[in-house]
Amino acid sequence: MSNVPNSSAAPVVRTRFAPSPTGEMHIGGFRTVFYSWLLARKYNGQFILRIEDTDQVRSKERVIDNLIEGFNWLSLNFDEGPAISGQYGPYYQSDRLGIYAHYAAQVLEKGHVYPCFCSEERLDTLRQEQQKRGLATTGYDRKCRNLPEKEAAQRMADGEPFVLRLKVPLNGFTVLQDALRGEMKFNNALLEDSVMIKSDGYPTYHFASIIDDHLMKISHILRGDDWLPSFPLHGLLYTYLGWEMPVIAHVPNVLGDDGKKLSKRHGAEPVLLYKGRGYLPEAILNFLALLGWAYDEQSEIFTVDELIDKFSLERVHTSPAKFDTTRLLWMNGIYIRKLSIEELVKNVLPFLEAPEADGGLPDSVARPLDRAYLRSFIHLDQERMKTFADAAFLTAFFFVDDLEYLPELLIDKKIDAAGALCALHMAYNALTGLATWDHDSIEQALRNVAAEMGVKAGPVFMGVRVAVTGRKETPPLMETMLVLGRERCLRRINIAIQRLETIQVSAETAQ
RNA sequence: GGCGCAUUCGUCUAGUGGUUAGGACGCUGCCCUUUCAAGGCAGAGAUCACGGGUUCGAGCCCCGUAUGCGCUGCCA
Repeated sequence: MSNVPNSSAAPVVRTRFAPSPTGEMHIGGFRTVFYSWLLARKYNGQFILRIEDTDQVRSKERVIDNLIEGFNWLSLNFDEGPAISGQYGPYYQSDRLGIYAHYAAQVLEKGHVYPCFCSEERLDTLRQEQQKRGLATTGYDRKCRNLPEKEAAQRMADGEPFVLRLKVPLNGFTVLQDALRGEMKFNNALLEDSVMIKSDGYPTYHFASIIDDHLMKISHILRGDDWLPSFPLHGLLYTYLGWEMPVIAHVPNVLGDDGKKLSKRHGAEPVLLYKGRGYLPEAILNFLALLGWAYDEQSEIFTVDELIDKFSLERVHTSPAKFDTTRLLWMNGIYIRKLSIEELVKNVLPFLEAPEADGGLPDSVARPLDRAYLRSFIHLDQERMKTFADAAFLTAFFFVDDLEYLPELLIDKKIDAAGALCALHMAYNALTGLATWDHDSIEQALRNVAAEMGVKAGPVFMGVRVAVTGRKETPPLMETMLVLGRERCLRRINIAIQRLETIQVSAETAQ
């Protein structure tokens, strides 16, 4: 970086998402990432993807496809990262080993870090003993901290395995700024000589992330507040390296229903799972944004652009929030209702065409579906859907040939079996004789039936509704019948009449 | 055990020393209405975790306590 003329201008905002490839990205951690993205976009900065694959044992293959797919679904883009390139790469930490080695040598020379030759077995038994004795302070006993320089150098040269530990101050305080909480004071006496470089030569998170954040010119770091305990370690590292610390905000974790941190092990679900469940990305984002952040007293529905405009770190909470699925459902419904018919059809189609076992329409319905037909009625279900996964159940009777339902449903509470049967008969005749099959004609015909029978229209409507759809809850009757067409309606009413008759017969014989 | 963070209706939250503690989800009732939704209206629901201070006055400031969560690895 050369001396740019506008060096006095506000520094570029660069934020990052730095996952370890040990599993899928889940919804809990994602909220924090979203805030990072918002920040970068708000200030026209950059959002960087960096893969922290420094755990050779646990890191899976270099699969970031799934991760990228999740971000794509939500329309969140990276400016730099693996497979995207960028001038601050490489973006896999395992490709940056040389860089870490360089800085490790530097801090080793300065004496901020020391080699430790203790075996994992020794550390294990040490920990066990400390626990057994109920010691106030646990952790590494600093056995190797004061090894004579010569001896340490000799053992390293001899090829004895070692790790590099941070030589933390034994007293005093480390004072740091958290963007959300302000000044934080940590007692150095309580700190540990944490491992910076493992015996396999790989850095730990503490070491690698700080070097990369600096080299990649990250300006704001947002991370879970489970990192708070190691915050002083990082502060120390920055001073040892002689670097300025970026703005760091420890954002509270998202909690599950039980109040425990959402994690891979604990109820956290991959973001993409919500796609499969029929949620809209806009709804997820809007909902997540409000989990730990609020703009004002009453605003709740924000487009992504509005969030970019209005988001600010100052209004991010320090207290954790529970992930309330019910509220998400409500918000998803709001976004579904905003969709155009074309968008609705597009979204709903894959859910309807899915196999029955996966929640799609009955397998008896031929695929692919008739798009034009779907388009003709899907608006009737738009305000009844909380997720697209509801569509199959809601629309089944528009597609299926044979309705399955309990004949008892045909008898409304406000009418008896005989009345219900009579109404269906009369409705059948009236509808057959209709000059035109339109909304008002159908309604008038059915109202006439009720009038002739001397009953209210409700029970008549309900009988026809069940006959024609097999359900008691449906979109408005006339609109539904219009979609189904006269022929199908009459056939279904006819079948309903037969079913009612068999009930009556069996009821009579039972007497 | 040690250390840290947090604490306003069941849930998400507004609130930055003086408010009848506001909104939303959910819940209940009513309206609309051919059912269900959606929408509208109304209601129940918070002694602001508890106890001390500071102050004329505290949800807001300070100190304790309790509870919850997190960290306490050659994982991140």
